[in-house]
Amino acid sequence: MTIRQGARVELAADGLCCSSVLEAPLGEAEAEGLAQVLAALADPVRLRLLSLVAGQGEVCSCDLEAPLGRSQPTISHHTRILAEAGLISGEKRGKWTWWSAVPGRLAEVRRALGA
Amino acid sequence: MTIRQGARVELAADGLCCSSVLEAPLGEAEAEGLAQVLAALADPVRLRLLSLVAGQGEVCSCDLEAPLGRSQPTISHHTRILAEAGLISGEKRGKWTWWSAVPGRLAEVRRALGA
DNA sequence: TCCTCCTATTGACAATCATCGATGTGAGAT
DNA sequence: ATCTCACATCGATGATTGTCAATAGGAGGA
Repeated sequence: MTIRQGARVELAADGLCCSSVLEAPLGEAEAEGLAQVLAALADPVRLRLLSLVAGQGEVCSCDLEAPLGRSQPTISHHTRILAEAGLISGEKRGKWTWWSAVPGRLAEVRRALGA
Repeated sequence: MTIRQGARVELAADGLCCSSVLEAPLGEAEAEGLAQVLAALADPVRLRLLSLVAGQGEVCSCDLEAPLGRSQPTISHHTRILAEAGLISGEKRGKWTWWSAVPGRLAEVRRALGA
């Protein structure tokens, strides 16, 4: 994940487009895509990370180590996974990478989870 | 998971009660609980299993092997995980175990995932 | 230029997980 | 009692995952 200066990190986040879990039966491909996003959410550290980012608008990675109690490589690992799931996106400005929640992505997940 | 005859299988499903991911910051305990339920959902086979159960009202385990393309022990493994997450519940009648979606549980997850 | 700071990547390790074959269990049927 | 069927459990295995120390990359400042 090489981030150029000023470039938004918007990593391949598949649509989660049409059907939901309650519109049975869920297809294999749709299940695969939804499972991937849910796997990104299925970690307590990433849930709290997303919560922090969503609550503060913009957060740099260095401000996440202390509240989450994890090392810098681990934080980088988790931001990467959340970004790949389309849940957050990062912008590199100067030495810092600023992370923010992708608007509507969580709503997309909720919608895929049912009516 | 020993299921007695006629007894509903309702395995310890914590409340997911109050706060949501968007009400930052999410506490450690709440993140842990939510992550556990999301982990149960973060598998394509389990998503399709839940979809089948929700769509048909009541399904016995034997009717899941073919559409999901997994062995009987694997199906049993997945039903157990979904039941422990409070997403489905099983009732043993005769030789069969009938699974059905727990009403409102998925809505609880959606609510915990944001407004 | 060199130095410092922030972040991404690599490599390794322990833990967890999805899967299946083999076996155990318990209920109905003969 | 014995047989059969549906399901749970056990044991093993290959794959994935969360974590951190060490290292690399890249930007700003002196």
